[in-house]
This record gives sequence, structure tokens and C-alpha cells, in this order.
Amino acid sequence: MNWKSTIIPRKFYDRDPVIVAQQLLGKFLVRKIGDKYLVGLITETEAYLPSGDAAAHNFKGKTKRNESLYKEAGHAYVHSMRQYFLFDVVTEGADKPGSVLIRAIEPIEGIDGIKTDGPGKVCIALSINRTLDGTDITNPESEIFIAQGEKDILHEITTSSRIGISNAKDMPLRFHITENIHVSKKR
DNA sequence: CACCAGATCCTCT
DNA sequence: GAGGATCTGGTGG
Repeated sequence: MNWKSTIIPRKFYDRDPVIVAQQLLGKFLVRKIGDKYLVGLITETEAYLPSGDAAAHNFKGKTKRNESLYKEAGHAYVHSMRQYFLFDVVTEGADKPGSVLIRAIEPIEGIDGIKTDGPGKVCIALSINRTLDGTDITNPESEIFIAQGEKDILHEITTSSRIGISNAKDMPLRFHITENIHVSKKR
């Protein structure tokens, strides 16, 4: 399949992160390594708001670590959390540094064996690290981008509160495909 | 330089 | 449900 031909344009990301988080479910995350493509269906996301969200990395302003959040919509924000990396998509950007965290994917192509039911493991499966921070994911020549696929995947969306945070933990900003097995475990 | 908090994950119980 | 492993960036002295 030619993933480049169905790449999602920047306009898609230039909206409220809550909308983008829901719309990203069922889309394809494509990681290009040399001639090889690793592809996963996005099954779980979380939205982090541009302002007033105590759990978001933009809450205390711009730093060297989170500067990618202030890029144009459609760029990657990769940050490290203990031994792992987490992968975000920037929404709106600039003076509205919102983002969408990719929490889980369903293996589609080139990903073997590994269970992808958490944001740290997604990044292991796709060899995502800090060098991809700031990548333009609307460019088909990038090492990582998101594509629509040939047809829409039919699915229902379940909404719940975000996982693994201590601030604003009750906000209903986590979304996943209903009944899909590739989502984070409840703890 | 020291300290600390953090968008995780795994192993028990 | 609780606790530990283990690392990076931010903050303050």
C-alpha cells in the first residue's frame, strides 16, 4: 500500500486537540526506516489542552524540552519519561500549544511480536526517540507521518479520563476505539 | 551541583 | 492496588 498517497494534511491538525484526538482514531501511524515501513492503526489517544490544563507540558510555559509544542500544527513532540519515549502530535501550535498523545496502536505492517498497549511500548515498536522530536508529520518524506488509509475504518469511540497523571486527572480527554484489545490496561 | 517530579511499565499481592 | 526500577529536564542555591 502506498501510504504516502493518503497522508493527512496540516489542516487536519489545526483544530481543537479534543477533536483531533477523536479523529486520529482509526488512522495509520507510519514509521519509515530506510526502505522499510512500520505501520500501526491508532487505537488510543489523549488530548492535552493549549491552556488551563495542569497535566499538559505547556502548563508552565515554554522550555527547551517542550519547544516543539510551539511549532506549527502537524509536527511531532517526542519527550522522554523515565526509560521510555512518548509520541505526541502538535495541534494548532504557536500560541496554542495543544497536543495529542498516541497511547496505543494495533500492528498492521512490519511490527512483529510486540504488544503495543501503552505509549512507551508504541515508541519501542516504532523506534521512536528524541531525534524525531519536531519532525513534520505532514511531509511524506519524513521518517514518521500519519496517513488516512484507503478507506475509513468503522469504529465506536469510548471516552474516559487520562491515565498516569496527577493533575487534572478527572478531565474526560482520553479516547479509544471501543472493544479494541490494543489499549492501555486499567490499573 | 543537589534535589525532585514526572503523560511508564513490570512484578508481586 | 502498591512499590520499585531508573532517567531526563527544570529549578534553585
